[in-house]
Amino acid sequence: MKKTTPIPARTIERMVLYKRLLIDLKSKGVHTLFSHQLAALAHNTSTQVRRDLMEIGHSGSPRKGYDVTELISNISGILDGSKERIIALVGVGNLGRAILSYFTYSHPGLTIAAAFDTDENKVDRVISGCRCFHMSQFESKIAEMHINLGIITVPAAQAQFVADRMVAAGIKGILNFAPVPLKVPGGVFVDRIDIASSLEKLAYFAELS
Amino acid sequence: MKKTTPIPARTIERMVLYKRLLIDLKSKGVHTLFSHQLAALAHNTSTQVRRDLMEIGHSGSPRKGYDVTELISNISGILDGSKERIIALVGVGNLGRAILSYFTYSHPGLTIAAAFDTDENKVDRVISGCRCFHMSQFESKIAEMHINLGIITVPAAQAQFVADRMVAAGIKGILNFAPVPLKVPGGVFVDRIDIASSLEKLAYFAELS
DNA sequence: GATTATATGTGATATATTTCACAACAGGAA
DNA sequence: TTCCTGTTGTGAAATATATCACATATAATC
Repeated sequence: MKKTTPIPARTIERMVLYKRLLIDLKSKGVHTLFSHQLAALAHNTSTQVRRDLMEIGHSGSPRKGYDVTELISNISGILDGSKERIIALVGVGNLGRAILSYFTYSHPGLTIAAAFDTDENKVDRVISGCRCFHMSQFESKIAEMHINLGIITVPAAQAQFVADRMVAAGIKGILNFAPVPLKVPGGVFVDRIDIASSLEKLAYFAELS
Repeated sequence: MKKTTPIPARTIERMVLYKRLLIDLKSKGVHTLFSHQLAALAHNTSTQVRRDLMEIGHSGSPRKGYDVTELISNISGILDGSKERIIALVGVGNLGRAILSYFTYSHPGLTIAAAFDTDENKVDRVISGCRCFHMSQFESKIAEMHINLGIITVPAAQAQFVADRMVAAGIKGILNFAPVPLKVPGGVFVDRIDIASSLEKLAYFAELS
């Protein structure tokens, strides 16, 4: 029996957080916890937590709460799908390098397998722990390494071009740091992280006080 | 009298995007446009655009559409509040430096005035175009420079401590790159950018195909 | 074993956000 | 001027998301 309704994006985001918090708790020797405890850590309500767990069909015990190990395993079962997730990063500028070095030193399950750029000074070297190739090798490396996710850290003007090549190469998910919306065909999921935009939003809402 | 209901966060996010797109259009000599044209660029619907503009009380003409200059000015009036927005960044690691260099070369209205770290090798130098101070000078520099927004790019373990100091120093908005939810008193706005989390979400939704 | 106190799981409800559908309108054409 | 076309502005409906409220369950205690 599978899930009939797809799990909402908001729920998935919280699930990722729960998983991280739970792994941390487990490492501290916590074996069991209540919805209101997880809620306090995740900074939301116990009802929200229970609703979310209901979404993935996880059950706890009214008096003992939830088993941490079992819950981690259930959440992971949802988040870590069937396929291996192998990532390519395009654009080895400041931000690209920062992300590379963030992910090279241990990040279980998420591996940036290759980086790409057009700058000859960066190509064919190991930068921030990741092998960097020229864009001319993009398609062949994607296929060879079974890469299915992409990170775009190129300037805005080139982002769509890179996205198009990613899509053509069969990549199914793109994380876009360039401050432009990308046009992709259905079946490809795009998420955007826009630092300048976040700061503007911040400025707006901070203004209130 | 202006807005009775606060403008929703989602609308503000789109507004930031509209503004950027419009400024770009203006520089290309476009003087007027229809809601469906802006929608195409922003990757949403004409109704959504009109609703958003209604939110800020902007009016267009049924047959001529919206005046680009006037619209930019109206959106800016909403987004750029009354106070100057001056930003401090704490944590001059890879990500911190990437953000600093991203913002030093031209970003109108958003200035990172100072960076802070505890590493003696970074302190009292100009890094990626921004002056870096020791954390011991944090409170005095915040006051002196009238800083009201903060960016946290320290490891998770130190994020709450930094946030507490920011709040105590009077900062009203925090952009948090550390993968932990921050606890702050009401009146302080926090936004989180969690790259690992975004990748996990990406992996989940890309899995579908 | 019965009682009790405290959590869970969830239908119902409330709120937030988006989309629909269409009346009102403005400019160009005849 | 009057008609026609294509767009705006927005009430109403639909959808998505979060919260409430409570019946149900279970471990600990007596």
